[in-house]
Amino acid sequence: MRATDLLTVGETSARSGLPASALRYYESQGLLETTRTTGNQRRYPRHVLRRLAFIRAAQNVGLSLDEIRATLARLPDGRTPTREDWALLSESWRTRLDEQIAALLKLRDGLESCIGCGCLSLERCAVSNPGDITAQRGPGANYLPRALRGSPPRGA
Amino acid sequence: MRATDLLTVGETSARSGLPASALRYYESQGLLETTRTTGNQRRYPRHVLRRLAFIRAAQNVGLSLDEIRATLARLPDGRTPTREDWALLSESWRTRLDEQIAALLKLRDGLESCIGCGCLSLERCAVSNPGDITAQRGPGANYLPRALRGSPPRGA
DNA sequence: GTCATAGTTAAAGTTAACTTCAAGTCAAGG
DNA sequence: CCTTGACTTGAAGTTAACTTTAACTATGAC
Repeated sequence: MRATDLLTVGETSARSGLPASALRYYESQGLLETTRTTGNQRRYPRHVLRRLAFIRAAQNVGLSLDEIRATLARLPDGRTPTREDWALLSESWRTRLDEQIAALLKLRDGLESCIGCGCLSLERCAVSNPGDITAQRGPGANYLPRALRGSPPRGA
Repeated sequence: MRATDLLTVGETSARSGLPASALRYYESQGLLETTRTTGNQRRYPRHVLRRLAFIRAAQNVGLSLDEIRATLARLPDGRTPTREDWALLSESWRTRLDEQIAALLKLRDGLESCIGCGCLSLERCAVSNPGDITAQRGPGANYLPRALRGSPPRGA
């Protein structure tokens, strides 16, 4: 491999830990750009690894690929986040994580107060019906990850 | 409606807040049992509401319907959980919630330490690669809800 | 030049938890 | 008896984030 500073799919996959199919998928979703060899094979610039790290971090915080694409697209030049971009973005992520944690704590505390009482009630029990989480539902944006929402993930 | 102590689908839906289609789906998945009228319409015993509350609570804690079915099936007679059952189950749920909370806290703290440093690295960054969450993956049981796992939800 | 290894594509499959649809049946008030 | 609203079924559709498959092509070491 002539060290041209460009990575093949296989190399990128190995270094990022992501399967090649995921890399191709990300590209198809507009999250990644690549150059091609004359033979139509992908070649990734080295900074794609940083971009992939960013994507993974965002996923861990609970963002969907759609949201991640939108976030990346808002950066000038479609560049991979710099230190300053990162500082800004991570601030909003912290908020998001705080909300998720708060929701789980509420759920756990509701559970504590239910233990032994067997109160499970559709209207009143904090565990079967955590009002403040459920209230997040609706047509608008929903920033809680699926697993933390008031209702289960629904197909449609 | 002759108050026969049995509820129609519509009534059960209204009282539980769940769409009738969800009730039928739960039944098809073995989570619910119903009796039928001579005309083949479903009639739910009143305690189905409690069972539905239980299902919803379990979902909020992060259990899949499969796990919930298994849990309910382990109760003698396939009965809806009593106060004692509930106390036992909620204890294991608490553990689960504690784990989820711990995972999120770890992620948030990793984020804190990253702010401003722009360190996003595939190998070292706690946010892009939270080792202890990722370590939970693998062939065995995985008790973290999807949104909190080291890798994104995968189709296959 | 040969050949194994690595890469390419489009299309279909996967999973959970439901929803939607089409086409037809039941219940009950008037 | 009739009509309307509620109910029935099975099959297909939905979403996200990928994976798998099939059939084919490029790369590069020897």
